[in-house]
Amino acid sequence: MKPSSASDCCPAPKSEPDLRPIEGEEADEELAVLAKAVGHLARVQILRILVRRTTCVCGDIVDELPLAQSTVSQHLKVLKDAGLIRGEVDGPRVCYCIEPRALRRLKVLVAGL
Amino acid sequence: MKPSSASDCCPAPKSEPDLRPIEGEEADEELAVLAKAVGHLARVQILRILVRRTTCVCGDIVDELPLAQSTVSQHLKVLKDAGLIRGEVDGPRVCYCIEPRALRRLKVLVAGL
DNA sequence: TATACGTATCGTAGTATAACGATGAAACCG
DNA sequence: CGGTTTCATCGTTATACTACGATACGTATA
Repeated sequence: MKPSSASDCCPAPKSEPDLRPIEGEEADEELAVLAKAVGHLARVQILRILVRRTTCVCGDIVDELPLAQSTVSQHLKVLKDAGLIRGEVDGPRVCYCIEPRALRRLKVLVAGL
Repeated sequence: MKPSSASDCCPAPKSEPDLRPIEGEEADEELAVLAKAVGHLARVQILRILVRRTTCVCGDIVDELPLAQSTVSQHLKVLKDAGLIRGEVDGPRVCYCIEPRALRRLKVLVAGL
């Protein structure tokens, strides 16, 4: 097992202000996309796993869920397409981590309701 | 047009503390259900309409969306099933309003990510 | 180079969602 | 009573989602 350059892919939270509007058609669409991505138990659990560990998680996500590898991979893709997570290739494996900016955006949009 | 007893169905925010856990299997499931309900543009827009007006909205929701009446009715049902809104029958129409408790719950769960 | 490992992608089947028009049911108005 | 308004439900069609096994692909290790 390699040390893995996991620390590379998890960006520091970087609290640069988010200037995007919190209302309007575009914000609505954004919220819908983000919420839809979160709208599945498996994906909520994946997010929880990634949030809990500040470091990146390589693949062991599959072991924590009662789902086939291909299914988990699909859920990861959904989250990635929504921008909520990022996957960094690290040798033979892939390291996933939260995209803090998107998660913060989701929180802001929901809080704005 | 009747005065409508709209004020009856919109409960005061009532900030009684929410003792439900913010994590764990049950919370995850709850978040998934709520997020799924929000995960559609039309439903986000409906929520926005209901939040904006503190008073209940009787049916004019259909006029504000570019969707057929039956489609809007379905979306309302989804939101109602998720517990996010409530529909009070008021004579021939139905008054919809936010269920503050559920909305607050959603905010707490998302913020807890 | 061959083998093993970790993931992604493909193909598929079953189920759910979204949209609409048409129809129904309940409450009001004439 | 008969018609109108308001909303829900039904039936249908098209599309999307979820899950799985099988397979392909890239990277390390023997």
